[in-house]
Amino acid sequence: MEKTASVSGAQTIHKAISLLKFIARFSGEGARLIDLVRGMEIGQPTAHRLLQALVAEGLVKQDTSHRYHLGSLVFELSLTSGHHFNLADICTPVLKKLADETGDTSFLFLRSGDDAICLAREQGPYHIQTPVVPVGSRQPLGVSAGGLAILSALSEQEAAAVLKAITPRLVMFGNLTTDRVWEYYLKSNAVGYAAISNRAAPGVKGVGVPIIGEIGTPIAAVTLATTISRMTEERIQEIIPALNEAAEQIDVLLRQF
Amino acid sequence: MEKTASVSGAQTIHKAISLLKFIARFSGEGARLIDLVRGMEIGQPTAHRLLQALVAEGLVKQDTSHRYHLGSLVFELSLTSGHHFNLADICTPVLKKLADETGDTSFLFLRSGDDAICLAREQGPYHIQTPVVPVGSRQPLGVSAGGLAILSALSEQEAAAVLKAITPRLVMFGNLTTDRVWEYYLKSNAVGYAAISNRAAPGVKGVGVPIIGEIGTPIAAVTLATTISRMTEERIQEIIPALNEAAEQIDVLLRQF
DNA sequence: TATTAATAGTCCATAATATGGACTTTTTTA
DNA sequence: TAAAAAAGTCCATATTATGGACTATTAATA
Repeated sequence: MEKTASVSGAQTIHKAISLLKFIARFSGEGARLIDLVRGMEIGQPTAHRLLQALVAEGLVKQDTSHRYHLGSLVFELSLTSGHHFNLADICTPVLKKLADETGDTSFLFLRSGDDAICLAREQGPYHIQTPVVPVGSRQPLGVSAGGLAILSALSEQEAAAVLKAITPRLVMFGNLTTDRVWEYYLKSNAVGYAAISNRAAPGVKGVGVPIIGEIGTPIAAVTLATTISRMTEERIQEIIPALNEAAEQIDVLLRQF
Repeated sequence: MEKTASVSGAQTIHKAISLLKFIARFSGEGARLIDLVRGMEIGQPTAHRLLQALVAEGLVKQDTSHRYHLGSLVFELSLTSGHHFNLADICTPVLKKLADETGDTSFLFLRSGDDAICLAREQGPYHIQTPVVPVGSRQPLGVSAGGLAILSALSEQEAAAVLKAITPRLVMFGNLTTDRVWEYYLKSNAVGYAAISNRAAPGVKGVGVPIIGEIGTPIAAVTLATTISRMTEERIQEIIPALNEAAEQIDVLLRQF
């Protein structure tokens, strides 16, 4: 995970950005100084000084209980880049291929904190299509197959923090409960993919796999949806390789961009 | 603009992040090494070395013509932070107040590269409401009052680059032309706010002002919309102070988060 | 396409900066 | 309230970044 890259003559930058990436893994609770010092190869005074510098620049924010979070500058920088939009364009061929090969409707979900956003969608040639999630819509992680795939790629600690945060909104999705989502989380991790019946559209079932970014945290998910009767256990086993291949391709596209 | 902050003992980080912020201002074309060296107080070998370090980390990307752009790590980090979502929540009271005070429908737009996304919307007490842009929808910069406000806050060079990029999509918005949008751009800069009739909803007119972030580039816009007959020149002059106040409040909220 | 100008990339002795041991202060836990 | 843990600070020293001067590459011009 830790790249030994580090261009000669800029070790400080390597350390500072490693801190940034490590903080990103504590989404929600935030990271304490000691968490960072223990998790990385860095001295405590050095970490403290670099963090203060990052805070002064706005890349990192420190809350009242001394915990470190990503700062608003990260958000602001990402807005000028337009990556969000381009990602949908770039991934469309992959989604189209996936839909064509399986016959069903394919989706790309993007993580946004405790939520998953449907970024793109493509319909396949099968005579029943289930475009159940509109492009641009947002649901808590764990609700749809895409959100569940992303949630399942988080550590138990992180997933628990997400679940806690989204609990008040879960009731709006077919009376989902925290316990139920936790069951799905465990099952997804056991079988290696996320499968779930759509709460808003009865009779529809989705299957998804996460896309893991450079930091090591899940950043997106690819899913396929069709009717429950069509999405049998047997068929899931057939389409999982196609899903994994699509996820791999999108991962490559992401790194290039 | 250039903060002299710089925590003692981390000047390198200050320089590296200043580079990052400066690169963000060249969205589209990308920045050449010499652009950065001339625009900042930094030596050329130093800039080169720091940039290579940032590229190695993924925060910056260098294209085939040696130009520097923000890298995919910026995008990836922003996904784990969930700032996008929280922003809408945080700004709702400001939008509600604006709608209540003016009677009309208020909107918050967020920049996303060459596009503006409607992030939040609030209706006022007046008996005619014009909720013409749905939350979550996206249009090229320059099409709606929000997009035009953001576009108008860009330099002529940047705005021209954006216009070039969105040209193919403009026809979908009431046969808008590049020339027409450029006229609007110039007029908005002359009068200090963006006013435009909605192309998709005839009879509706919007007025907006941009929100400038820490980097110095526009990151969002607040707008008000109502019927053309109600949105007279005289009335625009009355509501501009309210819009500016709302923009200022949102700016403060953004910096806190 | 040859020539020139401009930009990008590299090297290394020196100057400047980051480092970490040891410390104090603050916060959390028992 | 006491004890433990974490956060924050200081400074002499070792490590790292710096910028002048260079070469290599790319773009502009004739």
